[in-house]
Amino acid sequence: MPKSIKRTYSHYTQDACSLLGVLIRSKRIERKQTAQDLAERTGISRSLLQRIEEGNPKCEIGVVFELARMVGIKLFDLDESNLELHLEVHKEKLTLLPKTVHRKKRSVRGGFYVLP
Amino acid sequence: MPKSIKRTYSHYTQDACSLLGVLIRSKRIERKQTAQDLAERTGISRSLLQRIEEGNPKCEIGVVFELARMVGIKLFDLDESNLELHLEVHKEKLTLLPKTVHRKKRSVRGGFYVLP
DNA sequence: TCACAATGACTTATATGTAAAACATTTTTC
DNA sequence: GAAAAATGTTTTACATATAAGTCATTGTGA
Repeated sequence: MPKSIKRTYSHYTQDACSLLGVLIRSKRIERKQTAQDLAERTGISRSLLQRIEEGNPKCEIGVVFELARMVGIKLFDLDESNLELHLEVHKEKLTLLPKTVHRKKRSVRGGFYVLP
Repeated sequence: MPKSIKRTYSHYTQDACSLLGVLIRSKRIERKQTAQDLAERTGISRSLLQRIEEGNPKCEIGVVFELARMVGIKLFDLDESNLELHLEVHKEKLTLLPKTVHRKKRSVRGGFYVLP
């Protein structure tokens, strides 16, 4: 049961969301495509597209990425096949890392271990 | 009132979400950081972190970006100040584009205008 | 091997993101 | 200028993402 959360976002995150939104809007306009039209083709409502173009961070990442793809924005600067390749490489890399991580003892202060 | 939506995501979007998830997990493990710990520091639940590391597209983009930042992943390959600069440039560019887009008449077939 | 911590895999209640609609405002085209 | 269309804005009901918890399983360090 979620307690009422007032999320705060770093400047970095806000800028990243805004950038994606602005890019989507620019691309859409360059393609002379209506908000209504892009929303329909993507399978979302016009109001959601609007929030995303405004850079609202409280939207599904999947929908945002789908929009980016619809207007021709390359995520991670990679096209489809290279993105898939990149993913496989990093999945491989992950298998070489330890499965779990154990908290190391923190620094000793005043002769006592200070728990995290 | 949202009708019950069964969203589908393109391969491209799914891969992009998975890649972000795998990158976050790799970075977290490399930093020898516990899922519990990263979640707490980011202000989210462990279960949400789990979904994100699995590449679930139905998560807030803001939270995903915040996690990326926490473990040191550069979004758009840009650090904080450059990201802000990039944003300003594209905002400027947007002001030079037309504010609204009007659907152009589609091709004429059979002597009649075919509405989109 | 053993003990324990970390993670995976659920469930549940609630906060909230979303679709839809209506209306106001702005922008473009003629 | 006028008309029409696109976008901005707000509201409402509902589908669902999330926090929190529990339990099972796995991995790690001693």
